Amino acid sequence: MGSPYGLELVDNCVYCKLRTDSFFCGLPKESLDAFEKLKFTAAYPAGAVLFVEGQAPRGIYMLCKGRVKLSTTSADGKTLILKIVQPGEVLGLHATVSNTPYEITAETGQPCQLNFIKREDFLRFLQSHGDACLKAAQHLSRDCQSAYQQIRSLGLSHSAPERLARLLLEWSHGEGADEGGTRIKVALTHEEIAQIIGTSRETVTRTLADFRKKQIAVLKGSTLMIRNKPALERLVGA
Amino acid sequence: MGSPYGLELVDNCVYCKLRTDSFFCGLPKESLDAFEKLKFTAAYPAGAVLFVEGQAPRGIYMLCKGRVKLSTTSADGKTLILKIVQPGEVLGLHATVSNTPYEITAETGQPCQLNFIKREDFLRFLQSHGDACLKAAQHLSRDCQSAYQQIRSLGLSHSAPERLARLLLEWSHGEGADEGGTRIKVALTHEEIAQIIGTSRETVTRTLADFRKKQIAVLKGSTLMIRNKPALERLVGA
DNA sequence: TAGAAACTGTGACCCCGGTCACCCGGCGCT
DNA sequence: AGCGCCGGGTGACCGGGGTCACAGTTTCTA
Repeated sequence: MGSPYGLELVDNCVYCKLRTDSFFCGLPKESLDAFEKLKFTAAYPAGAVLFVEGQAPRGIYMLCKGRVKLSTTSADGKTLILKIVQPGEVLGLHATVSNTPYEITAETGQPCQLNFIKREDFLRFLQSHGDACLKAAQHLSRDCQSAYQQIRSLGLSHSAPERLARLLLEWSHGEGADEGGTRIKVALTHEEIAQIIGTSRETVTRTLADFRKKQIAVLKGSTLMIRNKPALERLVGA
Repeated sequence: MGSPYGLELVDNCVYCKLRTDSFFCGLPKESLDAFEKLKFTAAYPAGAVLFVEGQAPRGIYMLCKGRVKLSTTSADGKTLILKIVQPGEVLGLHATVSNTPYEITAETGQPCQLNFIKREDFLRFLQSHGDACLKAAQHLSRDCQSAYQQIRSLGLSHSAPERLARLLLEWSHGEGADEGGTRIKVALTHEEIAQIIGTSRETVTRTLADFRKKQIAVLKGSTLMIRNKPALERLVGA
């Protein structure tokens, strides 16, 4: 196989180190072996589209390496980003489980490795492995939660600075701070940030400039530096 | 038991007519009998609060009769309604499955009958009944879908008339039309409609007045009359 | 390494809709 | 009857932020 798109492939789920903290975490070896037999591993370049909203579900994708962008687009071309998916998560689960069209679009943001499992295979797998089915339910409930989060953010925090502040805080979650603040890597353009919080690119630029002026946070290149977390928390009204 | 709060109680799930088209639809009798043993049936008056966001999950509620309002509230008192739940649906599933706090608040909108199942009992039930677990996953995936719907509506349709139009269309789904339009019962105040589409009460009033003037739709009392569906569809840009 | 393409930064304009203020009509109370 | 309360209807105001336009900068690509 080599290293397509500059990726080192992981080729066995049983020994994958993600196993400890992700979807199949804690599954008995037996279930994992069954899973292993069904999967198709593939590598994708940056910018590849895995599925598009409206398509009939083909199956699930499990992300091993890279980042995937989940988004939805309106008839007039506006795009909203729902989530940036991290390795260990599963894509297309709801559509596959309920056999309804994918309602979101998944696009790789960088070279990625994914395992694909066909719909029928996956459903059969869930039916015969109760423990995996429970995991799937848990995964779905986490998806629901993050969706509800976003609904709160879009529906209740009407001002753009507030929503941006909320996003920055979310990113800073679980990151260590040194003197001078929290340093975070974000590989997103202003445009994409705008699409996450439902505003325009210009507003993101302006608001970030404002945050910089007020010494709250500085985004330079792909490094975000949070200098005054309490100020952010005050902005979101918590 | 009699008829508390003016309700005729349904007391056996096996013979409940909801069975054909809701959560436990198609479950084998055996699973249903097991379910039957775990449930606690209770009746609630209008305005009762079943659970509040932030509480640790106690278990799931399955709605037999009545309507339940799911909402979330921000620190500064603004409320957003996520969903009006119909009989046959299950409440509190994600919190219970993933053992995280309820992230929404559930309040009865009218006298209701619900079956409650304790968290541990329910989880054990799912573990031993793979078919029910799959149903639960399907239910969760439907919740996700409706959440994504709402995200689209809040994040992509920036104008209030557009969001209102989308809501009316959603309500008219699957309702029969006679000459003169589709007639729908809605037991919501303008205030509540505003909280669903994330706008202010005044804007709802004004927009409805506008729809009336343009012969698009008329809301009088609790009866909504949709006169010009294509116009609504044009408004949402479909 | 030039040129293109994508991204960032900023000013000007202006419209949507949030907010406040007030009135009206219906309904339950005492 | 009189009163309070809730829901609906409407005018006036004004500020946030969407949109357009363009300049400057960084990053791909040939």
